[in-house]
Amino acid sequence: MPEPRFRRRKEDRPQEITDAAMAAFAEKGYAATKVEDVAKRAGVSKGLLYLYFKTKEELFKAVVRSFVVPRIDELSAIIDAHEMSSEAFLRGPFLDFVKTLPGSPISILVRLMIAEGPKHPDLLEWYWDNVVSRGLSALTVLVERGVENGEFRPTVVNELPHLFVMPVVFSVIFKYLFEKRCPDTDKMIETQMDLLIAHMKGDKT
Amino acid sequence: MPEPRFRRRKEDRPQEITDAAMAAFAEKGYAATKVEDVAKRAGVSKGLLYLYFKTKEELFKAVVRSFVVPRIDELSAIIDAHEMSSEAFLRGPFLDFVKTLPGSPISILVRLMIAEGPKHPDLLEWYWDNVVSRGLSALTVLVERGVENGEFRPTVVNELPHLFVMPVVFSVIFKYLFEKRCPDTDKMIETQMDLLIAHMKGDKT
DNA sequence: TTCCTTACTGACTCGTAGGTCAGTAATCAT
DNA sequence: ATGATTACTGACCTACGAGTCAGTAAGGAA
Repeated sequence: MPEPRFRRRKEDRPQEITDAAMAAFAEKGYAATKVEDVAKRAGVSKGLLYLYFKTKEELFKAVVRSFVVPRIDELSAIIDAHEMSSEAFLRGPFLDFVKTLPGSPISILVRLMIAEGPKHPDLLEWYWDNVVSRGLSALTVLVERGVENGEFRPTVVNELPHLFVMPVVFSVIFKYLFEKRCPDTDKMIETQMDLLIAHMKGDKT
Repeated sequence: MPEPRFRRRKEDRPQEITDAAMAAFAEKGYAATKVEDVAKRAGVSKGLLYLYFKTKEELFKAVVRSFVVPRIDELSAIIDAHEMSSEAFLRGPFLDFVKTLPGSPISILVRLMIAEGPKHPDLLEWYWDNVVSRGLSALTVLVERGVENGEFRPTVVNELPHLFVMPVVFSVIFKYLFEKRCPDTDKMIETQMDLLIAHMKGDKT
């Protein structure tokens, strides 16, 4: 009795395909990646891929969602669990989380979003609502709580939580383009945090 | 005697074509732009375009170079001309120059470099040598001169001039992706400059 | 064992876009 | 004028990759 030529595994296929697609997109970018190659990587025929994902674009969107959601959940959990002062939280768990990003698959996603985002407005919309907006709000709350505590002064940073994320985005891009000449991203992220906290506390640094 | 169907204008064609290509790339991105459309925009046949640029990739590289070089020259001129303290220069001409970037065609180029850069390593090399490296060096010199003057303390910023450019790159990306929800980029750039100078001077802010 | 459902295959179509080239006409030299 | 040069045209070629579908075989039910 011969090995069957394939197994039917309806449950696992989508995940396997999005994983393969992620790897392919990471290497070549969206446009240069052939659907057939994704299928090959996933150990599946092109036809099957099209059974689970109507178009290449749908596949791309699914990839983004499937990689972002877990990280969001992770961050939410950290935020919900903490009972610290704002400064301690920013310098501790938040900094730790953020420092992992430039080396993680998330950085690939950021690149893909920059390269392909504007061609998929509904995806951008989703990304804004579920990632960016929520992240910025969380930061704002954190800073405001710090002000109420008397830890921080009210400053322009209250309206510009972007300043906390800036170095992450910058690092991702820089590392991607100039891998070899990239400065120590951890140091950059930490320094920026020092600057911001010193500013909010009105300290000399 | 009828109008001639075309004029021979060998000198002007390359510039006209790169301008057209820039506009097209800005709208659709590199991959989605058809060479024929670029030719149409430039008022020229596809065949002629291929006479001046061997491949689509060569065209892309030419576009990048033709748009970056003038801005480099501009910045060099500003730097050479000044006779100010480091702080005055950073807060004055440098800040002014940098604030123009997020709204200029340069921002399109940054996006293109991120999206397409790694597929053209020699272009990236050129970009590093002629833009990034030179810019960072200029900033380092400026900061070091400030330290020698006694304007600034020596700090970690000496080795991380990147912190000055961070908000520009971030603004460009953010504005591109989330146009509508983008915060005031000028304010972000100015705030970052305030943070850095306060830090280097050891002031309270 | 037999039959039915459906997860899966792979050869096919077809539009598209990068690149070519034989020919045409603008310009210049004589 | 006349011919030589070459900037320029546009129809053509070809590769390639997204998406389709008729058929195949795995796995469960009876």
